[in-house]
Amino acid sequence: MRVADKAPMVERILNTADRLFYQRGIRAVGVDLIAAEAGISKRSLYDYFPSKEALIEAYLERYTLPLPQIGASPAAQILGAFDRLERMFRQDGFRGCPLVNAVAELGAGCEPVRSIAARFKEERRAWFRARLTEAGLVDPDALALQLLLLSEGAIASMLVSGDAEVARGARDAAAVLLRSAGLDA
Amino acid sequence: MRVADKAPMVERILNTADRLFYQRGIRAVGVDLIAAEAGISKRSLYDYFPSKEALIEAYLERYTLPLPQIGASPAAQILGAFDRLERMFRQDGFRGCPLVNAVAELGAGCEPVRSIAARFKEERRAWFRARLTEAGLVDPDALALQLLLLSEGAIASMLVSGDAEVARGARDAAAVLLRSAGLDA
DNA sequence: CTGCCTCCACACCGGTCTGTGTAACTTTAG
DNA sequence: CTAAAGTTACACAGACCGGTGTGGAGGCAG
Repeated sequence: MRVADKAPMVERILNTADRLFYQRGIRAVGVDLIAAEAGISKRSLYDYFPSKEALIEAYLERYTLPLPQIGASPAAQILGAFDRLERMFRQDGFRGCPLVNAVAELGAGCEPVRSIAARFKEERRAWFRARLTEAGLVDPDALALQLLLLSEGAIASMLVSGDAEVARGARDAAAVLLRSAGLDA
Repeated sequence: MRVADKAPMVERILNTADRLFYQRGIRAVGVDLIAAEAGISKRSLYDYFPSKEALIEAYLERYTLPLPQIGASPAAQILGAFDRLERMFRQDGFRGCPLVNAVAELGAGCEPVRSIAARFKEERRAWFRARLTEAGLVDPDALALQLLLLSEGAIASMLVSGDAEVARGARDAAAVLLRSAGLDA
């Protein structure tokens, strides 16, 4: 197999790992199972990833992709992000944020994972900040953090309670904070 | 050993399990290690807890204790809860909420754990609601949820970023929401 | 001292884990 | 066709898992 053919196989392995890791937890899923579900032998899987840890990190890295941009007012984009959250909540198999879950599960002593998750959350916060700057806010830092806290809180609450309505609560709170900062949707 | 002497030993086991489970993750800690660190044999540990799962549930159950009441205005009590959060964040070894972490780690198919965590969060939300009712709010439900989301978000963000300042951000957001509902500290 | 009861150290069970070694099979290239 | 390369199934190593069984050490009552 040529190198050019490796990428799709890597993708297939990562799709399988994603599904299993996210649904059952990272430590609960063995390499044998991932290989079997991906339709390759364990021996071949270790040709693509040198260790389970490398596979875990690749699985988490995939989530650090930028959010889509919708052509609307900044405040509407922000509230739209909470609507998107609610749609995610209502999808079957939602089980919280994979990155937060990984940090929670792997615990102390797994610094690479924490670092990937921190980078991801910083990106999300920067997205809020960029929207607020677009809207003309001169000091968007504090508000961007607060919006991030609302979405993180909604994700954690949804994971525990299973009630997708929490997204609506987060959206309403975000609207109050935005209005209090002088922004209207 | 008489039955009356059992309680302290159970407490010691739970203290040990708490430290290890919370710091390293539940699946990462074996029963052997808990017994050794608690200073008893594994055989004796199984006299106090019939299985590891029972130990896990007892470990989580301990967190469902009521919050302390401080004699201050309701709004001040609520903001004080966020100050308390910040003090928790600054303690060594803070690793997020044990109940959320357990749900994140054990994943689907571990309903008892999810149920304990949901009960805990509902208690927290009820605490906020009670303070808001004290303050004269006629419909405290939505705001109580939003305050809970802020604290949950702060906990998750602290776990990932390690920056205790997020508690301040949550507190500030809570103050804005309270003021917007007509309450002042 | 004797009998009893509790607890411990230790070994063990079957199972699972990550990771590797190997030999047979299939595919591809020349 | 032949040779090389890639992939497979399979077994294995070494470690750990949850849980149990056992023999013996220690305290205590009579």
